[in-house]
This record gives sequence, structure tokens and C-alpha cells, in this order.
Amino acid sequence: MILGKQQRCAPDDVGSNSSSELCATSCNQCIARHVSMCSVLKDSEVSTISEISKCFSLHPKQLVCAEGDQANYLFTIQTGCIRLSKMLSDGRRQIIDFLFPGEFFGLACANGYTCSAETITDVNLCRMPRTQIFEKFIELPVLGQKVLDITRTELQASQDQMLLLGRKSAKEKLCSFLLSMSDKSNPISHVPDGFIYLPMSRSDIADYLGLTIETISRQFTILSKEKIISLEENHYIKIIDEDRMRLIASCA
Amino acid sequence: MILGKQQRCAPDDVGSNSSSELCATSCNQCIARHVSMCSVLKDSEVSTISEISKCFSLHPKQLVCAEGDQANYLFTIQTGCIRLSKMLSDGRRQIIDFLFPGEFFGLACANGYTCSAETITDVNLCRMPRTQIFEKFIELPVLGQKVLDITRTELQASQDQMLLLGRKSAKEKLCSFLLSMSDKSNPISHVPDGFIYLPMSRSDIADYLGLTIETISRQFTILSKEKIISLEENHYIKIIDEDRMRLIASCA
DNA sequence: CGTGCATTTGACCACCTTCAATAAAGGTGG
DNA sequence: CCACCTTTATTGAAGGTGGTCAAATGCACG
Repeated sequence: MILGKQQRCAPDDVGSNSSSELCATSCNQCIARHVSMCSVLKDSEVSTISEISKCFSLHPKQLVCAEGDQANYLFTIQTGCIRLSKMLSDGRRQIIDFLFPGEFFGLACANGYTCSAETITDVNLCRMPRTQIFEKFIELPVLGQKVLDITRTELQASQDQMLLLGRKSAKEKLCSFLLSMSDKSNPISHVPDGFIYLPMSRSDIADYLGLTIETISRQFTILSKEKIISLEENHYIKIIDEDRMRLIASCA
Repeated sequence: MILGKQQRCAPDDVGSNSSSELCATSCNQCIARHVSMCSVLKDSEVSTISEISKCFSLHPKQLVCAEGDQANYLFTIQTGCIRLSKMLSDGRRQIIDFLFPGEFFGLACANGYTCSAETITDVNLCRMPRTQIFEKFIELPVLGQKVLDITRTELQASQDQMLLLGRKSAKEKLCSFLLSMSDKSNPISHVPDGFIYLPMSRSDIADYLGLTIETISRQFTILSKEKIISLEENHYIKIIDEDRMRLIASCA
């Protein structure tokens, strides 16, 4: 709809363009097997998921689905990072979440997707038809339970984010963000201890925190001058004083 | 914890103080029977819920549960309005949601409640032990399904709220809020057509929209001067130009 | 090595906040 | 029922945080 000109890469037209690549991976070999909702399933049960799922390989900055598109699929991330976002008619954007391996999107929809999903890095994605996965919830109650659990946790995270967006200062926002990224992305990507890997651009961070890129940049500089972080090579920062960062993040 | 001095009214000490009143209502007579998660249950199934639930009557401004308290119960609202909120250590508050009859809270918790819940009006509340209601999800799969559905919808709403908090102006925020309250509260409370009933204070609205009470008040005055709304008796406003309000809310 | 995009930095400005005073509404006791 | 007090809401003036606009710098990639 809004992003009409940007081509979707994973849905129905998959394989029909060169931008996405079908890869034949069975669920048993799936890298996200033990961090995704499938972690509650036995090997025998996972194989029934295999039957309804397809895997794709995507490049950075590709659109997986657009806000408003008919929501036919649920997607699980195997590798890489994806951003979920919503837009206002005049182009203002709010990034709802950054997703990492094991996380899924496309569940919380009415008819259409409520968010656009775009790749930030190279991404391997697993795609399941929503109607069929809903049937699996009944067939495999543990799966339904697990999805409810994950959704509850997501709801908690989104409540924390509301607190951040509504009540924290720019500096507090950035510190909170860095700490949450450290928790979220580090166990998966292999980042040296004390470092944070930030695959997304300043502009993405800004739209996630309800700020502008200039403010993000300035706050990075300030944190750097205060020796709380140090800006290493692009997309990596080093935490120098984590205690002080936590203090600022929880807003002392 | 934070609100240590404010007495909880519904949990374990229920009946032991004069601030909450136990009322013996069976689920079959429950006013929220057909708007709550129980709406998917047959009468015979609802009676098994009766066995694990208790009902209470609360006055305005009473604390039901505090952020951080051990989360033993799930609460469903039968009548009245409740606010869910989170606080920062220095007292800044974010209201996460206003809840109306049929809605529940206390699901999205780890060990402790992630939000405080306080009554805004007189409230009738139904209380169920979380462990037991989780068992019901397995026993009555439709109930688990329904709760997942509701939680998905809540997640969508919280994503809309993130867009509002992160990217909308004060005026846009207030218009969006008024329209959502009109949708949410009017079907339940009996409000004349074209009117909105706002049980909450300006301060509550401010903390919901990430603004101050002064800004809320000023924006009300502006909308009033622009003949988009008219401020009637306290807690009621009249919508004069709904089209223009929708235009502002969706940010043309 | 040059082109194009992302990021940083600076100067100025606006929206919203803060502080303060006033007005209105609500609750209590005589 | 009204006076009194408390709480809540409105309005005004001044200030600050973050936004806007513009330019410079850095970095990736052909």
C-alpha cells in the first residue's frame, strides 16, 4: 500500500524474482530450532511443521511484507535482523521492534499486517501459512501455549517501550536501547564481551526511540565524551561504564 | 513496592479491610459474561470458572495490584474503569491502558505484575488464580485460543500506541485518544450519541499520552475554540466535527 | 580515486514543559 | 444548605529539550 513501489520478497511471488532465494532447509537442521517457538516441539512434531513451511534467503533492505497487505503468512527469523515499522500518511515512521533469530512476526494482525517488515542484514526466513499454523496450535497444544507465552512477553516489552517513548529523555532512551540490544543481539551474533553490535542505521534507531537522527548522533557523542561508551568501527560500540549506563537507563 | 503505603484491595487480604467488598455473583449472572474471554464458553463450562473465581466491589482510586507484586491473580473487569500504569524511580508515570468491562489484566507478567492497576470509578472485579486459569486453557482449548486472540489484539493496540507516543504531536495525540475512547467506552457506558465519557482525570490522560496536564488542558481549549469539540459538564465532551477530528488523529 | 550515502556537527527555532497564579469542582462538617 | 478546604483544571509567562535546516565530514563501493 504505502510502500507500493518496493517489491515484496517473500510472499506469493517468491522465486519469481531474483531478490529472494528459496533454500531447502529441513526444520531439524534449522539454526533457530532451539530458540524459536519450535523449541517446545519434539523432532517428530517439528517434521509436521516442515511440511507447511518454506525457507528464504534475503538481502539487506528488502521488504518482506507491507503494513496493510493481506496477512497470509507467519514468519520466523533464522538468521539476521529485521525491523518492524508503522507509518503515518505523511511519512513519519515508528519502528516497533527489531527482530533477531528465533523471533517471529505476522501473528498480531487482523486481516492485514499491522506493520511492515524489512530486512536490515542478510536474513534467512521461515514462512508458514497463518491458517495452517493456527491449526497446528490445536493439534499441538504446547505450541499454542508457547506462542501465547511469547506473545505475553512481547506485550510486556511493548509496555516497557511505551514507558520509554512517553516518559524518558533522549539520553535515557538511548541508554535503555543499548542495554536491550546488548541483551537481545549478543547471545546470537558472536560479539566480543563488552561490545554491542548494532546492525541498524542511526535513522532506524531514531525512529525506534521517537527521536531524530541528529539527536541520536549527538547523544552518542555525549555518551562517548562522558566515557560511558566508545564508538568503535561502524555498527559496533564498546561499553566502558555499564553501571553508569544502567543508572541512566533506569532513570536515576 | 513503590506504592507501598497504598493498600491493595483485592488480593489476599480481601474482606479483611473495609475498602473492598466481596460480592457473591455467579458467572451466569455476570454483566461481562458476553464481552469477556468467557464469551466463548458454554454455560456449563462457565460454571467451572465460577468455582475458581471471586468477585469484588471497589471504590474509585483504590490499588488493585502494584507493579512488582507477586502475580497470583488474573482480573477481569465487570463494571467500571481501571488504569494500568508503570512508574520510573523518580515518579514519572506512564499509563499503559485504560480498561473497561470485559477486559482483563494480570496475564502479561513474569513473576511480578508489570503494571500497577488502580480503579478510576467504582469497579466490580472478578479475580481468578493465575495457575488455575492457565490449567483451564488446557482443559478448555477455546478459552486458551480466545485469550491468545485477545492478547494479539492488545499487542496491536500497543503498537498503535507506540506510533502515537513516538511520532504524533500533542494535538494529534489528543484527537486519537478521544476517538479511541469513544470506540472503547461508549458501547458499554450509556452515553448519548456524539458524546464521549471520560472517567479519568486530565493527569491520567497526560500520563497516557506522554504529555503534561497543562498541555492536555491547552489542547482541549484549542479543539474547543476550533469548534471540533465542546466541553460539556465534567467528564463529558461533545464531538462537533468528527471528520476533522479523524483527519487530525490520523495526521493528514 | 571519485561518487553517493550515512553520520556528525553547528546555528537557530518551536513545541512542549516548567513554574506560578487563578479558577472551578468536589467533599466535609457545621 | 452553605462555608470552608482540598483537589483538579485552566491560563499565562518563561525556559529547555529536542527538532529543523544546512553544511561538513567520514565511509563504503565501484
